[in-house]
Order: sequence, then C-alpha cells, then structure tokens
Amino acid sequence: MSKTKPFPPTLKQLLLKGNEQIHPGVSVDCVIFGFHENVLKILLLEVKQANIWSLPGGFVLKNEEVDDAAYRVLALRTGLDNIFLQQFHAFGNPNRSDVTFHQLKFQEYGIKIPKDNWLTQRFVTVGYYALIDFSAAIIKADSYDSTYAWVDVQKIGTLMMDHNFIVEKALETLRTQLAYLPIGKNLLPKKFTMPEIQKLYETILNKKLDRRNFQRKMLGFGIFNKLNETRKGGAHKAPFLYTFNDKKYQKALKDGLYGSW
Amino acid sequence: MSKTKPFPPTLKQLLLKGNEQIHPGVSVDCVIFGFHENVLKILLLEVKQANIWSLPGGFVLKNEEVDDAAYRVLALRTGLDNIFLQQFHAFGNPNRSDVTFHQLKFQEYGIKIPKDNWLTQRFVTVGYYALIDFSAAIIKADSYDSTYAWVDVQKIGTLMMDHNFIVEKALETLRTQLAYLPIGKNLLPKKFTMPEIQKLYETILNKKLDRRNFQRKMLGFGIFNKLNETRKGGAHKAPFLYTFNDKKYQKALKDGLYGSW
DNA sequence: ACAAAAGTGTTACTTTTACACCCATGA
DNA sequence: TCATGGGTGTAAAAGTAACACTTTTGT
Repeated sequence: MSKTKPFPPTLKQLLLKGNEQIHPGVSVDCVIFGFHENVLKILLLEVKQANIWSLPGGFVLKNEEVDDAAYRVLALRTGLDNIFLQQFHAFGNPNRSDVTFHQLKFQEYGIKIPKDNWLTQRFVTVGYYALIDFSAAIIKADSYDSTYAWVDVQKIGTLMMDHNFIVEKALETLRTQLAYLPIGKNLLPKKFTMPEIQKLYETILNKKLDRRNFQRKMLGFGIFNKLNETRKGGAHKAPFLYTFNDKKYQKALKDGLYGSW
Repeated sequence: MSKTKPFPPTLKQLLLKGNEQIHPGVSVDCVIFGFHENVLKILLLEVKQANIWSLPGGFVLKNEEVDDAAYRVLALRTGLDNIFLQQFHAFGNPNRSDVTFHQLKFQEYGIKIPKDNWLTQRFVTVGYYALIDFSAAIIKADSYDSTYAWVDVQKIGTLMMDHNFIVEKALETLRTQLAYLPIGKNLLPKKFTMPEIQKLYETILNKKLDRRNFQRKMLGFGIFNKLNETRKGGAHKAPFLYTFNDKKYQKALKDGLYGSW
C-alpha cells in the first residue's frame, strides 16, 4: 500500500450497512455481447488492484426483482435501456465468493474487511446475457474505479472466479437459442446487410455458412424489411440494407422461429 | 389454535440458528415429474395448516452447491438418487417470501416468528425439474408434517406463492428440451413400449402425434434397443418392449438429438 | 367373430444442401 | 480492367407429413 486514499463514505456504508439494503447471498452477472468489426465481443471490467478481469455484476437490492437488478447493471454500464436481456443460469458453487476481490478493493483504502462480513460470504449469482448495439453503448466503469474493455470472445483470458465458466455457459445458451430466437436485432445497428448478419451467425456458431442458403433461410423467417438502399464501401457490389420488421420480430421472439413437432 | 403441540427443538433451532448453517436468501424448488397411467404428474406437498399445496423445496446450506441442495431435496422426497435433474430458471420476485407459510407452520406450535427473522425475508429460488420413474419412487412427506400427492399437470390447482408460475416455466422448458434431449429415460420404467413413450410425448406437448411417423423418428435417433418381448394386456396386438441403449442415450444427452445449422 | 390397438410401407410435400454464373464497385 | 464479394436460381437429397391395410389379442 503505497498511499491510502480517504475511505469514501459510500464504500464504508456498503461494508457496514450494505446488508440492510442488499438482498443477502445473491448477485447478478451480465455477459454483455456486442458485435463490432465482424467480431463478437463481451464487455469486461478490470479490477485494477487485483489485476484481474471480471464480468459486470452487482448486488440485488431488497425488494428488487432479480431481473431488474440485471437491467440496472446493464443500464449503469452501457447507458442502454430496453435491451434484450435474458437470464440463462444460476451459479451456485460454494467457493464462489469475492473475498480476494473485495479485500484488494478495500485494501486500497487501508481497510481490512472484518471476518464474517456479509460481503465476503459466498454469493449465488444469476447469470444474464445481453445483446447490445455496440455503436450505441456508452460504457462506464464503476465507482470501484475499474477500467473496461470489449474483448473478442475467442480471446478471453483468465477471469475472476468462475466468470470464464459463466461466459462459456452464456455462449452455449446463445448458440442454442440462435436456432429458435431471432438473434441480431440488438447486436446489429438498425440497418444492416445480409453479409453482416451472416458474419454474426458464423461468429456465434463458429462455423462457415453458405451465403445463398443463409439468405434464403433468414428471409424465410419473414422478420426483415428489405430497404432500397445499399451499403457501399468495398470493392464489390454493394449489398442491400435491411431492418428488422418490429412487429414480426416481436412475434418471433415470443413464438420462436420454428414450431417443430 | 385448538391445541398447541410441543415445539420441536429442531424447529426452534431452525428459527433461531438456521441462519448459521443456511445460505441466506436462496432456496431451491423442484418440479418432480412422474408418468403414471399415461398421465404426466408432478409431486406436490400439502401444507396442512395453511391448506395450500406447494412444490417440494428446501434451503441451501452454506458450503453446499446449489445443485446439490436440489439433489438433496429430490432424494429426501423420492428416495431416488442419480436422477435427471436440471436447473431451469431462477425466480427473483421481491414478493416471494414464505411468511404466511412459515407463520402458519409455527403458529401450530404456538410460536410467532419474530419480525425480521431470516425465515421471513424474501427468498430467491432456483427452480429445478426432475424426471423420475414413478414406480420406483417412495415418497416421503417432510418433517413439517405435510402430506403429498401426485397431481396431473393438467389439473393443478392454486399453489403457494409463485409456484404455479414455476411449474409453467418447468413445463415450457421440458417442451423445448424435448426437441433436442432424449426425454423419457427417467420417466418410464426400464422396459416400455412405443405407445407408452408416444403417450408421454403427446402429454408433454399436449398434442396428438402420428403413430407411424413417431415411431420412425424415435427409432431413427438410435437410442433404443428393441427387445424380443411384448407387453400383453389389452384386447389387441401386444406392442414390443424397448429399453434405452445407455451408451447412445448418454451421448444424445450430451450432444443433443439434432445438430441443426 | 368382433373390437381395439399395434405392426408396417409408400407417396407427396417441404426443407435443406450443394453448387455456378453474372453484376456492381473501388482500386 | 480486374479483383472482390454480392445478387440470384435450380436440381438432388434428406426429412417430414399424410395416409390404409393387415395382424394380434381379449372378450
């Protein structure tokens, strides 16, 4: 500890009185996906003092719906509201506790967290994944003064605690749901091209798809509007732009893309 | 209160010291499916004093994996071990608290639960569903002296708190997973006939299926062994018996039944 | 012998896959 | 003018859906 910063009252309050406002033993963690330059990325925060990266997460307030806690975290971090956010799994490993994380955080202020403080107990965390429009998000690091980064899902290093596992599970869920949910709306800008959404699907599935069959299938879902504009840019024919047909998109979200059986 | 029973020390301990052993604010609830006489049923417990039915559930111990808590509840209730048990959703409504339930329970012993006791706070519950062989289960009601019943999923009345919602969600999950998981192994006896498993599928999907197409599809999965025995009984041709091919079943559980994409 | 339900196969239809040629764009 | 990548259509293959007659069993 080179220098001890003044302990912010809010942090102190968190430590001593947090348990009065915070639902005990439960947290939320968000795997926030964005798609940028044809790469699927997730938003990570760095715990500077601990020199380790983690998922954006937070506590659940007493009297707060757990889903709302996740929305709160998402809005706090991205400035975005009204987003595709989906719970995918609860993680209940008995070793999941943020002891090291919190100790390092508070250590910075010359504070040692007392034994048996509510903060150091095991937290069961509920995992959510969000699909956001990369270009619309304005990321904020948190009061714990972390920094952030968008990291290619293919190149994620070692994360805090079981966060790598959580990301894996989120990806797995996303892959599964791709088959029956209209993914893309929130990951892509309003107007997008077929090659763009195809790239998105290929990235998520980690697999090349046939251009023509992909387009036929996608259009077959009937959830797109074809615009009379093209996106110029490359040394090739300019692809058409599409938007999601909101009404049909909402229906597909509810009913799924296939009936099966 | 006609007569107050002696307050059992274990219950008293639960009230006063439970928070020392129990992970705060989190519980598990199990939707236990069984298939009997061609009807899909779930196991419900009656809270006698409250005259209301509920899902079998329980607390999570400190240092206990949440999944293990669900296994514990399942084993406690059914005597069964090594069962298909799957987490499907966490329920975090801020109103979910067992206040009435617990009050009525303790009232029976002439005890009023103090305000702010750990028992009466909101619990976030993690929902699990299990598929069990109805004929193999030996059901135990719990120390809270409830009684139990297997109830047709089509005829479930009003349950405690949000338990109806939990059951709905479990059914929905089961329906979705039917498309890519080999359901049936745990719901059916070791040997079963095509008409039996078809009935099971029809019940879960709430839809009639074509006998011939169903059989072709099922057998196409390659996870059954056809036996040289038939099940006699009705005034009609005796259907053949099948068993699951364990090796291929396990593989299908892991990889799913289709590849898609 | 009759009613009830199971065994079995074929044909039409739909969906998926594989594949090739032409066209607009920017360098 | 050329390289790049997008637009488009068709034929073969696989999978799904629809459908009828025969067989076994118990009464």
